[in-house]
Amino acid sequence: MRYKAGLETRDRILESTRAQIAEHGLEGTTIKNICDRAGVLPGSFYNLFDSKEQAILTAVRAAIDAVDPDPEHAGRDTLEDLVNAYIRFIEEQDDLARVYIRIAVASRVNPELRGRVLRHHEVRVKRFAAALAKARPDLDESEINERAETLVSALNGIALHRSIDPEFEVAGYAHRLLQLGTTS
Amino acid sequence: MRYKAGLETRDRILESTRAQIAEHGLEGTTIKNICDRAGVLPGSFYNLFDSKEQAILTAVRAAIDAVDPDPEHAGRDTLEDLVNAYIRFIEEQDDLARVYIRIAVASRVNPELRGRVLRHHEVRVKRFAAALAKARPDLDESEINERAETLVSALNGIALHRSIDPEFEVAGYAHRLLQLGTTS
DNA sequence: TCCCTATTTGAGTGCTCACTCTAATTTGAA
DNA sequence: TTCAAATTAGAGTGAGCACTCAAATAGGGA
Repeated sequence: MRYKAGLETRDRILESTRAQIAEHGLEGTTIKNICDRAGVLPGSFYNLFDSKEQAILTAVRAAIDAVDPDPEHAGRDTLEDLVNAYIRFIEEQDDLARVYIRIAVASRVNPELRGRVLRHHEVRVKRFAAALAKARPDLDESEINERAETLVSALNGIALHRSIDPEFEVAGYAHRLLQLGTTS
Repeated sequence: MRYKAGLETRDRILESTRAQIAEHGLEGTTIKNICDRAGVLPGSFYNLFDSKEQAILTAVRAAIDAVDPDPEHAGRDTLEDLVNAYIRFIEEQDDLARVYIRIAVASRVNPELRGRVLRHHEVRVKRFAAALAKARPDLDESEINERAETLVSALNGIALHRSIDPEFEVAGYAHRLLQLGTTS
């Protein structure tokens, strides 16, 4: 993969992989579907990827990374910033958001994936907890953590429903969940 | 299917189908896996079911029905009753709860399934809204509906996370979400 | 007990799966 | 312009898929 053509083909394959996972899940994604959508033959696919698994894991990593577009900002954003960033992810990166949900659901039976998902969740809850602690310094640590954990999981429920119903008004419902942090 | 043996085999196949969907998703479930776990050969499977799809849809229906164990009670239970019933479902009917989440995720690309899921969701939100309206007669209808919608989706987020992490303390987090209805 | 039918057996069918291989083509540095 | 390496083409491999079927077995009403 040193020529422009190879890089472009790689991009098309990854875009296609994302779409297939979003539509058919990790278990229902096939090389043939990936290749057909990418306009590529199996030989090209295996010239660029070692296996189907490798392509899927690459797409998986991209989806998890996309949830938090700016990890450097940790500690500097408000709870509302974090919620708004997630709303934007869900609404504007449709396929990646669906991949994100598919990963969560499928992770249970794949130890490596499961570890990655649980680690990601933990980091995310910490990030939310830090923002909440700034807004509500009166609350004790365990209260902060429980609220953050509830909020993160609940937001994922919003994302799950939106992945079924594109009319679902993500922003409104997500902002309602903010109460969970801000009210006493 | 008129003899006892046939009924027992059918039950074993459905239990196995549930387990396979919970573990591998609708797309990753195979006849071989179903049959192996049920201790049955393909011929027996096809003596009792027309197709893999039929067995899966039967398990799907059971999972959706199990979420609301007592639909006759509509209008007579409090919001807390409803939340507690869902907590019980998630904690005590592990496989069915995972099937329930798998259905939601997979429904997007299957029109029949999608219709069923969206209808189910609508009924469920109505049920929660009715309970909330009783507890908070001061709120107007659209406020009630939005709170119910948020609560139902958020609870599904709790179920989703619990399907990955069996240690997740469903009851505590679910009760926190009750605030969404009860606080002003 | 008989005998029709439900049930089970297990090999077999055609198809699709992930993946491989060789040969043809394209690329771009020298 | 040359040429080694990158890329693509596309047929092929063995395994596993959903599903079938004819024959063997087991069940229970008469």
